[in-house]
Amino acid sequence: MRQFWKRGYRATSVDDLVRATGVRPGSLYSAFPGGKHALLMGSLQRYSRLVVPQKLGELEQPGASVAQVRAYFDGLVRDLLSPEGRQGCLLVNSAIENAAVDPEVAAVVQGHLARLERCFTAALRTAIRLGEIPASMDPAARAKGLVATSQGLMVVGKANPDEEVLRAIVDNAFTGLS
Amino acid sequence: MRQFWKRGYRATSVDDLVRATGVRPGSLYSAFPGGKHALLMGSLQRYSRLVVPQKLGELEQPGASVAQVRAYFDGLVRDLLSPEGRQGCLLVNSAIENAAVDPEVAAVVQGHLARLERCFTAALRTAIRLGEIPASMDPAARAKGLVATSQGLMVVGKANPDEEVLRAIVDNAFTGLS
DNA sequence: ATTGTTCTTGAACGATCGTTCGTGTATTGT
DNA sequence: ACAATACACGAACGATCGTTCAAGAACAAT
Repeated sequence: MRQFWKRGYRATSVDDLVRATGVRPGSLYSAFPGGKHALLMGSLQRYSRLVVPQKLGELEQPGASVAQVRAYFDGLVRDLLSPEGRQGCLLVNSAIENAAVDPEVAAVVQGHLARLERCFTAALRTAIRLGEIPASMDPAARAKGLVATSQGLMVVGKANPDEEVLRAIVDNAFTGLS
Repeated sequence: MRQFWKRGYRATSVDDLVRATGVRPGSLYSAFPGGKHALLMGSLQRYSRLVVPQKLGELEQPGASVAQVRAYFDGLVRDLLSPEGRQGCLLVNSAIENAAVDPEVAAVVQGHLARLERCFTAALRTAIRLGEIPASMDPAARAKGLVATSQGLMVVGKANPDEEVLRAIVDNAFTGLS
């Protein structure tokens, strides 16, 4: 997973995976009958179940509101600014590299985006219920916008990991939510 | 350029380029002394000078205002929904695939994002001057947000080219700019 | 027409790609 | 202790990777 995350699918060779895991080719192929592609799918699954929940944090819990959304975005920026942060998000990377030519990957990525949108929508709804933001706001629409912004943040961060720029993007995304 | 655009850098072999251009390996390498990598850089340059201006359209002209920004985003959505649109934007694809490990690519992508931001900022400024939007808005900040949204749109479009979703993202990005 | 120059060609290189499989080594059950 | 089973190993496969280069064709100038 870490290899695919860092280098991408085509750029990581099976030999890289052997070196990273310490598992020899024969064993790798008996454990993942689909070969390299199956290893990618397994990595995406593992990423979704281990890394994503950690990044989402409290945002995925029932009581989450605007503060938790903000915390998620702040974490995103912090990650992108760290040295190893340039690897970005495995799911976003896979979306760009493979989704257009690999329906299996596209499905997983779609699921991830849907999960993000659900979190945002729920948080905005409770924010309205708590009176933190005006009830005139459309949570579903705004959530889609936040999803796009989070993905865009990743692209911008890859090419230009500048704190000021990333913070400005996040701040802008939160205008009207306070 | 079209090959790199459609398949990405690592996924296109030199043989693919030979087949696509009709130019034999020997001639390719004498025309591009840097080999495959030089061909990518040349493609990025060609993309910036030919494809990008066409996509930006009137947005890059002096008098551009909110309407031209909107037209750009609408064009983006239209492209993403077309069958060949799933290839997305060569510069975004390269940002995700190569920018983190290839400084030359990162520089070109950075230049592109800066160009986008400049267009948006200028358009928002003239919109304020024309009274189309309130003078209280910060054009620079909002422009950065629009850049992120445009990049995010590309990622979402790759995995889930759904018209309703994409339109919602654009509409959301334009709240407050009428 | 002939020479000198430029450009094109396609075969071939070593390296690495993803994958397989026969062999050897633990592990398990009795 | 021994047989049966499952697992791990790494050498090796054909294919393809990016790249080079000697040889030939096309062109230009005299």
